[in-house]
Amino acid sequence: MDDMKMELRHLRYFVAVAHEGHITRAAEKLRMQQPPLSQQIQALEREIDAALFVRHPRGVTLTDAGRAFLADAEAILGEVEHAKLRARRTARGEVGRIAVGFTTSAPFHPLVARAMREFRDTRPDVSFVLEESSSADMVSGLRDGRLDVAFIRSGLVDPEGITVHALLQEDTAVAFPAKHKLSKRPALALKEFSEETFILYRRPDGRGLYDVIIAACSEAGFSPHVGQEAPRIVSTLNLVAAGLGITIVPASLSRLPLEGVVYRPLKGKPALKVPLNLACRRDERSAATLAFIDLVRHLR
Amino acid sequence: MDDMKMELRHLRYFVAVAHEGHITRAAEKLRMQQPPLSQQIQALEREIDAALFVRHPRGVTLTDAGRAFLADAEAILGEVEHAKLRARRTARGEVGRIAVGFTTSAPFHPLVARAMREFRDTRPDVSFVLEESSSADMVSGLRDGRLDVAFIRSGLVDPEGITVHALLQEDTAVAFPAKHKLSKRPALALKEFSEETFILYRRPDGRGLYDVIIAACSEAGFSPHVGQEAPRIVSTLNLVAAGLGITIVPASLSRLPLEGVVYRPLKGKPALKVPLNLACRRDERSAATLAFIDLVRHLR
DNA sequence: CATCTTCATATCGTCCATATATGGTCCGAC
DNA sequence: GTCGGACCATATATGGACGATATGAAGATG
Repeated sequence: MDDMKMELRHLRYFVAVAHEGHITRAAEKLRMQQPPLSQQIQALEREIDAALFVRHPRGVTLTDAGRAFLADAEAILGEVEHAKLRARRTARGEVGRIAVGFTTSAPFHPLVARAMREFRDTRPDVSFVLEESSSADMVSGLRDGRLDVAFIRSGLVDPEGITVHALLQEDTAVAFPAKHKLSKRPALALKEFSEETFILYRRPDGRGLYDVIIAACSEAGFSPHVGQEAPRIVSTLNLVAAGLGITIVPASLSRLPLEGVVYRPLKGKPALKVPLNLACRRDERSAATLAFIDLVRHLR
Repeated sequence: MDDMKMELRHLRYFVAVAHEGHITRAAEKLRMQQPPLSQQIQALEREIDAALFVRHPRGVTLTDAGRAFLADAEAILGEVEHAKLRARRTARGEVGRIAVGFTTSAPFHPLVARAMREFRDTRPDVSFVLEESSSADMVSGLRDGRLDVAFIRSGLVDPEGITVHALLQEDTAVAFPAKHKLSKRPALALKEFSEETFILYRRPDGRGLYDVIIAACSEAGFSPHVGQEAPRIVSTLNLVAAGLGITIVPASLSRLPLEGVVYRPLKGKPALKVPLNLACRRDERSAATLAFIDLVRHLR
């Protein structure tokens, strides 16, 4: 096996001598004496097993091997500095990647877009990896490292090792077919829909808006007539567009224009609001991720 | 300015610890004790000014910065080995480049082509740089390093610092217009051309075949009638094709088919031969170049 | 030929990496 | 809870290597 005695010191010395063409002068620049420099160069040549310099009575010149090695040595020294800087910047959270998970409706909220935009502005070398999936999926994603943070709609019951930061309670809107009789009204209260058919969004894992809506309706004094359930929020809206019923979505989803669907703010009592939360690992270490979490919470 | 205390040792230690996930176990693999390894890792972290590992009660894991640095560190260690090997191979003449100069007529001689082919076969990583110019140009090219070796036709008077190796004396051929009255004869003697007009090749620097031909003619008992001089051998042949006279060229140039030109061997006394020589630096150091010179001389 | 320049060799000192010994902390077992 | 084991950090000692000083050798310069 190779002894691996070579050190960066040898490369630095070699480069200095190669540039000066003089061992003595290079020694001055290196703030050392000439004999040890000679010795280190010799040691390097022994390790490489090739002469790097031709010794002249006036200075030294590179051999072919020396010229080849000089190019490599300078590149290596540059890479070392580069690596040092990159590691430092990574530690400071200036470079890296953050894997962000979303529930379907999260990306439409301005807070989310604004957070990502502002973060990218201040730390352009941090890249985002985006993923959309269910809340349960995202929790396991956080645990096994597939995700670093996740925007979720479900409650604050912190799963083991996960912290859920409450960001805000968002107003909701009613989505109903454009030709619906109530479509002229600027805002509506929940109880006005006691006779309507509800299209509800329900994830396979059962979390999401479902429970919140049912609870609010019962508080409003009626039990909603559920016509259909769909596993994706966009599916529910398509069903609404088809005239099969109405649904309730986070207000920010009003920004999603859909042919034949009209959104109207939901007002009055009981207030039906849905949370937007940010989930992350309790023991998060990544400076970039921590900075992102911090930004989102302060933007709230 | 940076203190530059980092050494390859730190990188090797770091990589070992990163792979093992244990300082103690890595120390075993490195055939050293655990405390010094801990210290060196700490020193590295101080220099980078970032934590590379998270210390757990059971081993250590990489931080983001550590992961980034690991990739770089491994690349750097690889490059170091690569540089070492490349320098060594360059010293052995297995890689590199040789700048070869030619007089116009040299590339046509089989020795030249054969030498380059055989050399490339045994040392495929040595590349050739080719250049055609005058003898004087090539001598200066050798001196200032633009060329490493040169195939020349001129004599053996070694210019200062240059060694000229005699390779061979090549037979000559007469080139004359196809419709010339002597074109049916298989071989010809010099004295048969005493009444002909000679097109002679003369370089600006005055070297080349010129003197050799004049001398041979005078030995054959006549003074040639020189109709025209041209600076390039191909020009003389074009003038021959145009019927302006005859010329004498190295026999290997017979391989250069030219419309309207017929080559015939020049035989009899006085024997008119032209040399093919190889010029190189007397103090040549490059292993690749020395090997090429050696090959050419032994191929002779 | 004397001198200067420059690189190589010799010898010595000193600092730093390593070894040994010990302490601290976390975890799991009982 | 307490104990013991595993692992990393700290403290101190030591040895070897890097570097400094002194000298030698070889070629250039005048």
